[in-house]
Amino acid sequence: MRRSREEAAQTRQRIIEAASQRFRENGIAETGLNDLMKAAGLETQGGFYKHFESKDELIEEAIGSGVAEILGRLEDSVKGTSPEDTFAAMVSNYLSVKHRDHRSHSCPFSAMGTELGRLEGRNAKAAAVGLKKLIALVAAQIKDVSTEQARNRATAAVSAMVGALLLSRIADNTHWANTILAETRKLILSEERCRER
Amino acid sequence: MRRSREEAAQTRQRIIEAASQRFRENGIAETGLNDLMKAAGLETQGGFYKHFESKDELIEEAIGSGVAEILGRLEDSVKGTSPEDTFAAMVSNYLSVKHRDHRSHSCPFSAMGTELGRLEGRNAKAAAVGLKKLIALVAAQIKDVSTEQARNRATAAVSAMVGALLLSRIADNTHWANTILAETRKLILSEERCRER
DNA sequence: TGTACATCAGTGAACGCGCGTTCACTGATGTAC
DNA sequence: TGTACATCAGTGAACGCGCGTTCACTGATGTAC
Repeated sequence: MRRSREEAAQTRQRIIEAASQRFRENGIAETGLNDLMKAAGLETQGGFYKHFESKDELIEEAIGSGVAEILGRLEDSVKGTSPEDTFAAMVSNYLSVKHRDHRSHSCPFSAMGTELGRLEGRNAKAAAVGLKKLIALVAAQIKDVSTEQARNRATAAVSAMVGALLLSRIADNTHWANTILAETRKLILSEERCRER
Repeated sequence: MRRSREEAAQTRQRIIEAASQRFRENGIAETGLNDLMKAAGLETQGGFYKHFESKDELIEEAIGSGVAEILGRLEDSVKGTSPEDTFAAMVSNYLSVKHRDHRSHSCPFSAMGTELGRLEGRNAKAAAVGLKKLIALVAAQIKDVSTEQARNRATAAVSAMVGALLLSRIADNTHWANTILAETRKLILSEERCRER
């Protein structure tokens, strides 16, 4: 039963979104295509190859989708914030309990970063491009310094943010997990304040 | 052909070390028991269950082994350093190109942290206990502040260190990858200097 | 606008493969006397 | 110290299972006239 072009495009998008979420929730290697197709509303996994050449190609799309999602959320988080506060607002939004606890919609680097570091070819490229975009977005919030300085500080800030979210998910009690977020937030923001003097 | 108690204990240790390295290199899910047994010098995988109840039990041991390895290396890195410089020495050692490029012997949180955050039961506990030890070791290098302050600053420092190593492995050119390490080092160390004032 | 045919999204079953796990067996090690 | 027997580390083959991938088929959609 052939579907319309529009329906087919929607199916493809549903598969990518299901993959993007489940890869972050359970890991790339641990997520099977059968599960994904069911999550996308299809009966069987046979149709997968009408949309993608291989699981590898899906990984590329899923990384792009996950990065776009977190970039969009971070951009939204600073809307209505006065220009001098957007950096702090973005860092705080990233290092929030809500972000940590919703892994399937969280920053792909925090949710599957160690897997991303092992990818090769086009998938490695997709991860690197995504990381560049995340750093650029954070850099854009750092005012009154050169573009290069902003990029360098954003690089360190993103490292700390990704690490904190990752470790906060390993900590085995809520208080400790929240302390990791709070202390990393302090490190990033107090350093900015310090440099301002 | 039964082996002596001593030989059996050595075999068990070889399996743990092989697992500890390969889990960090290729991921836990991607590493098969057959590969591990071959790496430990055994012909077939059948003997595995003479040493471990399941792969799950091996994971617990491998985490402990990997954490012990990085703790030992970090301790060594500050030997012969004057007390006021051990924190900077330890951070610099962690954020080195050598550490990043030797994934199979690197900090388990940087090499398989996103998988560790998904573990349950005793394995989740092992990861959390390991993280606590790493933070405590770094905290011990921060002088002239209260124990609690040292722990809090070490918490943020370790977040940044783990995140930087992880992202440095995703960056797709050497210069950028090295910048991630250098800028994160700056963030951690300049903040300490800033607070000292 | 209507008809005839080609296309192809999704179904359902099957493929080979490697996974974690089990088990009968071997023969050197460990134990009891 | 020497002998008889129990133990068990490692072998090798097999188990069921789910993986990614393939393929013949169906029938609505898209295209050509």
